[in-house]
Amino acid sequence: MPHHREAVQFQGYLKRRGLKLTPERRDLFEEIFKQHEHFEAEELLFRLRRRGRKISRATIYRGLDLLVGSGVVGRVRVGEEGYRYERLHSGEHHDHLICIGCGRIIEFFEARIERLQDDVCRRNGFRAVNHSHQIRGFCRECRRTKKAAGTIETEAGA
Amino acid sequence: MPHHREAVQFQGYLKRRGLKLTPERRDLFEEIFKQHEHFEAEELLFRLRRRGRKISRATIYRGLDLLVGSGVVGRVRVGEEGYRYERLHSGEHHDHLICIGCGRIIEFFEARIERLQDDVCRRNGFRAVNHSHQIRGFCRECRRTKKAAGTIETEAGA
DNA sequence: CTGACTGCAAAACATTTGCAGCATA
DNA sequence: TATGCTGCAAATGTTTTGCAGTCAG
Repeated sequence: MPHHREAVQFQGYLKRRGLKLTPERRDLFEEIFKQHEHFEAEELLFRLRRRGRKISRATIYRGLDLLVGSGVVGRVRVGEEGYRYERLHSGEHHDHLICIGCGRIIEFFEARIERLQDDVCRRNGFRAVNHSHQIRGFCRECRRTKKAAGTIETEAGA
Repeated sequence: MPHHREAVQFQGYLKRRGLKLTPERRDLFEEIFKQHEHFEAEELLFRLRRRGRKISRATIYRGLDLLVGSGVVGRVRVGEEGYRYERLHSGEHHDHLICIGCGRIIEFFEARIERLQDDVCRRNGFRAVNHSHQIRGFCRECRRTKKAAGTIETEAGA
């Protein structure tokens, strides 16, 4: 059984609060940790159904809440609508480059930025709990393909 | 008439595309630039109605799109749901510290972070269009008030 | 056994859209 | 006068919830 660490973390989370590890939750966990780094709720429903697992949309959402609560999955607001979820490899943290051309998500980690964030918080008497740092633009691929890519979000864009 | 610069920018935007400056759009602009740095769509509806302006929800949303398009207002995804809007003081850019205790939003700008972001993009062959950088946690006030503040989003939180 | 879980369908939200009449440039 | 605009109400899309039956521990 791969992803042992995350499985244990999730199971512990459930057990500690008297919640149950049902087949549906197992399937959900498995599907997520099978390979997918980033995904959406609807996508999971689709994948699971295609694999012949029967599970309802409501159960997906309820299960995702637990996975997020347990810390093995993260919920990110990316772009314009809905949520996007991602596997969290215990303790690790990263931020995102999001391609508005093709939707690709590139992860990055820059320790110096993290350090400067701490400075900012300290200067403002702020105690950080978490942060999200997203840079939106065009990835290498999309820059090559669609040449005029840079001209889309103009007129005094942020 | 205050906020001349932004008003001109917005009017120019409308004129350039053959759109009209209606009383509703005037009211909307005025309400936003009256004082409010950060606000939500529903809030504007409420404020305008209270001031006796008649305007529909649909018109608020349509108007906000234009204000965002013209660059005088920014749309941010903050926290968990819906959008939040903010006035943009021409050309200026900033990021946010968001208090999860009281909802307060503190703006910050750290040139060194901006520079490091550019590095990250360069290393990834990415052309940035915009970015959002939010740090969530507890502001000075809330840290003083609710002592155990740090213990809320635990269990391997990001 | 019992409290938690599931699917379903309905509800809830925030935002968008079609349409018919209205008003700005 | 001709486009664009407005309000309304209905539509949308995503996430949540009530409920009655089911199941894990």
